[in-house]
Amino acid sequence: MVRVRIAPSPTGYPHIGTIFQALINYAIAKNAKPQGKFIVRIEDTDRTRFVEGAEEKIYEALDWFNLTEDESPRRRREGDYGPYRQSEKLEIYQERAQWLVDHGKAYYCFCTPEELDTMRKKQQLEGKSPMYNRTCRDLDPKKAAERAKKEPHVIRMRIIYGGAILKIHDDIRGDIEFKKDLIDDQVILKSDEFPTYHLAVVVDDHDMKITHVVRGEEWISSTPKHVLLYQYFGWNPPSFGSVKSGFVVLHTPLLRNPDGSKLSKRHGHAAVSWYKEQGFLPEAILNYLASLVYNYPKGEIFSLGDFVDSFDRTKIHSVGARFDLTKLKWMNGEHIRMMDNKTLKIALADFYKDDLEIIKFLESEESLKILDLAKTRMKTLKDFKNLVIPTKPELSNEEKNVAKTLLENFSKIDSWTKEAILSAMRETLNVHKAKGSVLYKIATGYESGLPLPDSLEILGKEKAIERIKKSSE
RNA sequence: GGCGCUUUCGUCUAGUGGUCUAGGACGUCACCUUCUCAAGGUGAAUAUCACGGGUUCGAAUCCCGUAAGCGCUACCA
Repeated sequence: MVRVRIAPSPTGYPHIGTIFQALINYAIAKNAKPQGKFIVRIEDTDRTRFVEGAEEKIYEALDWFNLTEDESPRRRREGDYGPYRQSEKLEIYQERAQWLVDHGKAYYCFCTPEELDTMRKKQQLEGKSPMYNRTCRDLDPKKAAERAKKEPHVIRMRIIYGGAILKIHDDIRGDIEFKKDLIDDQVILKSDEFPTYHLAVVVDDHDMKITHVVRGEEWISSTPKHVLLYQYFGWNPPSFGSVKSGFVVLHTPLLRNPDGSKLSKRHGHAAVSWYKEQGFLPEAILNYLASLVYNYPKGEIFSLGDFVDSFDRTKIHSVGARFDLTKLKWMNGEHIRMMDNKTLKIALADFYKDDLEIIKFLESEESLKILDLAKTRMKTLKDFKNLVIPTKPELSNEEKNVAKTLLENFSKIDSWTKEAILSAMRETLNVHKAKGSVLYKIATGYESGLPLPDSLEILGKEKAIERIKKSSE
């Protein structure tokens, strides 16, 4: 059975890149026959960057996008492969690291951060690749073990030569070759006895029976270390079911800023919460993210279900796409138009839950009819407010005269229908040789908006006249 | 600097040797519709397929170089 995972770190707010990874992994799991498992593992091994509450925020984000996981710290079941929080299985990592030391695949290192720092600076000055200079690699094992009992130390993996080239197979990039003598003796257990990513990812993927390693492109360079660790432990690496190829991974492209750099905080669009605040729909965001990584054959607009059904992991793009908010907005508008009014109403009520004016409006009977008019004019939920809540305009004397005429014509109407309202509007415009936008300014405070005949009919004659009187004072 | 990945309209892409004088989507512009603004419809402009060499009767597509962008180069993930 297919088992895939995302492994976010609780180091801050949920990142849109995490959702991007979740979407791809989710699609791989759910597209498989039989359906696979989508797992969330919490990588909280960096205590200096740990943020209280960040883990819950990750779940909230996944739920908002409807990318609900099958296994995770919060939904453990009997027979699962936990713990799913790395801080809860420290002893296991320590044992495994010790095993590597005992079998000569890893060693204690007593070099201090300062020593390492000066070493690296020197290497850079000499134009060499900064790599650990292996001072502690050949210490006497027994003596080193004694020292380790009382001195602060780390454990490093020993890169063992033999075959100069290490080859991995990336499912979308093909074979990638690395020269072994350029692989660093990586720290696998830190001095605080927490594992680094490299040890933890290999141990966990193995323990959790992960079948497909799918992760961001930034991990390509460290994949050889992971291959070696699998070999050292004598484990079969995840291989997409094809045993003969050895370690097979799939590195997805990175999301980019509009200038081409890795999507970052600086552009402000990295946080999931930002999209929510701006009134984007989760299904539209997923649609957009999916379109960056996969070419949906039947058009631009599709649902999560459509995507999952048609998804083909071998057709994942290899190019890191720039985030285009304009296109996302267009898609969001398309998704708003596809929603039925009741669903849209629920989404709006949630988005404006702290805005009493809008909530009151949504509770009114006429709001459903208004939604039909508003739908084609919204790109985001945020656009809704200005469409339905008028503001007081600053009218010129000329415009005040138009308002006066409009009022007179409106008050003459006996049967308040949109046809009657429209002809009163036309007459007013005729008298003053004015453009339609003036009437919108008078009635709503904005030069454009929902069709006046329709919205004023729904409003009712009394309220409509009252509103126009107010704005032309 | 070293290693790796990537490279088709402004952006996202289709394209796996002839059907490509390169198709679609967003954006832009024009027109239609029209009480405003949208939505919708129709149409237009925008790519010497990063560059330079090969291979071939024929290359966006295969090969080799170069360049640029990005990633990694931590006791962060």
